[in-house]
Amino acid sequence: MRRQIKEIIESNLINLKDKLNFETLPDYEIEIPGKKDYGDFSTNIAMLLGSKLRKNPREIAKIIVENISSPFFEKIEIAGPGFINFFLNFSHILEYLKNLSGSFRNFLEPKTEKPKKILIEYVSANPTGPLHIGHGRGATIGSTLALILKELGNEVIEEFYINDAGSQIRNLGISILRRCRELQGEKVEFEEGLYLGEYVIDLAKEFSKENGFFGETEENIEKASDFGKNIVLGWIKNDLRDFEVVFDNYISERSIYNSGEVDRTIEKLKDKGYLYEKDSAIWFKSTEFGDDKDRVVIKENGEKTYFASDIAYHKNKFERGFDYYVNIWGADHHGYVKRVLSAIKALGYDEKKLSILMVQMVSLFRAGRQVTMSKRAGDFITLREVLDEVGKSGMRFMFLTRKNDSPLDFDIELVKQKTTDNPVFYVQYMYARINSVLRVAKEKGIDVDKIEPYFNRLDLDEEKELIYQILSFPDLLFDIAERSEPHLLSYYLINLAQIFHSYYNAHRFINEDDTELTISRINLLKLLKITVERGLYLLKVDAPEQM
RNA sequence: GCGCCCGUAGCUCAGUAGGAUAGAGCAACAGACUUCUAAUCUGUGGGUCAGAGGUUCGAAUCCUCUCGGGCGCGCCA
Repeated sequence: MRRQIKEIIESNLINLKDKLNFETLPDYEIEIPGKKDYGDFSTNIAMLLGSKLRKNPREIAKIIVENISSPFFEKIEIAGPGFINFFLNFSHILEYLKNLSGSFRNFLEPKTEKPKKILIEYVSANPTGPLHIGHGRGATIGSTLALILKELGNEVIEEFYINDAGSQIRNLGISILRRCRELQGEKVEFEEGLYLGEYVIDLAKEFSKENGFFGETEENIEKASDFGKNIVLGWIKNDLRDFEVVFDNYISERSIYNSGEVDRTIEKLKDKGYLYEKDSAIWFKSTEFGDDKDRVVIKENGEKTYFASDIAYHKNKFERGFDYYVNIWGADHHGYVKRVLSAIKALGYDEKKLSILMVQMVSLFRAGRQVTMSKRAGDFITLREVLDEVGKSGMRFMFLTRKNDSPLDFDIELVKQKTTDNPVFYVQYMYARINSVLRVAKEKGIDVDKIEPYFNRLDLDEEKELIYQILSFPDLLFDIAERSEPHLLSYYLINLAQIFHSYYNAHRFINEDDTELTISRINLLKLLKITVERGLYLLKVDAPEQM
């Protein structure tokens, strides 16, 4: 809808370029005003042009308005300091809707004019333990964003980076060996850095079935590490799959080492003069690119740091030639952003092509009381446990009712609740109700699937609002893609549900003494149903026909 | 100490690429089921947008400072 209005304005504005004497249009907005008196849509273009051209905005608005003619608008007004307010011609909108209804699904699946190749990397959890609830949030945001970008016609690759090369994996191996010895009756200690979670005992039981000696030799540690990693990775993939998150690629840090890419990357940085030696370690001059301090890439003992392989990984990404890269990281990694961007710049790539989304912490609650978690002590609630208890839909929806950079309190009892407190039910209930009305209509002999697209009898405020919201759906998808804010979709659906439930309570869809009205409303419901379906599909949340 | 994020109604939060009188839900109170699902709806009350300056036609939104909270500041990953 907004795009249509923009098109109308701009196609009419071309003629005015010389008259108003401007080169390029400012970044103006089309918005839905909060107040009915200000029309159905409104734009600030005249005020922006005004300050740019140092002319009275109202004069400019006047010239613009005089030059716009379109059957979409009943009237166009100039208000306040220079707002242009558009009042839609509702009968023309109904006509528009009628023409649209045959291809309505296509309308809800708009395609971008310039498809891009996008790489989106998310979750990327260490394969040293099961996923926890915070990973679920990242997984939801990433998968929803990826799906929306894909549906807009972009070529999207979803990727999971496996940190399987460093000391954490080694510590997992050691932890398994210790637990094995413990299972044999030996008394063992666990120093800092080892994994204490109960799942390690399960891993140890499995491991000891196939192996007999648990001395911490390099060979055994590697064996146990590999064994543990593979099983844990299996858990992770399994959890993600049940969460409807499927990656195109799993890229292992170790494979980047083995291919020699880490060494080649370090060589390249060295050739460019961005490395130096200090305290017998090799440092990268990230301060030259805006970082607070320089960072080590090769340790005193000759091992490469995690950062070194991460640079190589990002080089690898850029070499694959995407137009745009998205990383979704937990907020505890924010200190890492600058150094990665520094490295990308140092390698000669355009760091603006990479955007890093920070996802804030999730605190788990049960009926208002916080559930304490400590990863070190192995005392944490896994994604699997919560998923089994509350289900995929509730979790995914809840994760998207906050913007990604605000912390989220996740209350298990709330997500299980079947009331308005729980937004997913509110939205799903709308869907169930729509289906219920359509069912009853069929029972009463209305051939819902085949009725002609007739909307003429719609004129209530609720109906107008629903129509404008439905017609705004494509705008919403572009907004989400542009701003990387998938939570806007949940808010859209909640808002839609509000309008719908209110409408539902105040009016009847099926009016046996007024066929035309009934058909008009059933037609609207059909479009609404498809819209809600589409929204829930993009969120990967179930759309139940009955509740 | 430095860096990032946050501070909006009693509570949980939207709104932040500057826009017109700041919005929802919950909680509180008062109402609506012989009618398409009351898992819903209607109404009432509730605000110094943490505070102070600044930028301008206009600031919750941008800038500076102060206060409060979270997270990070390894040759861990």
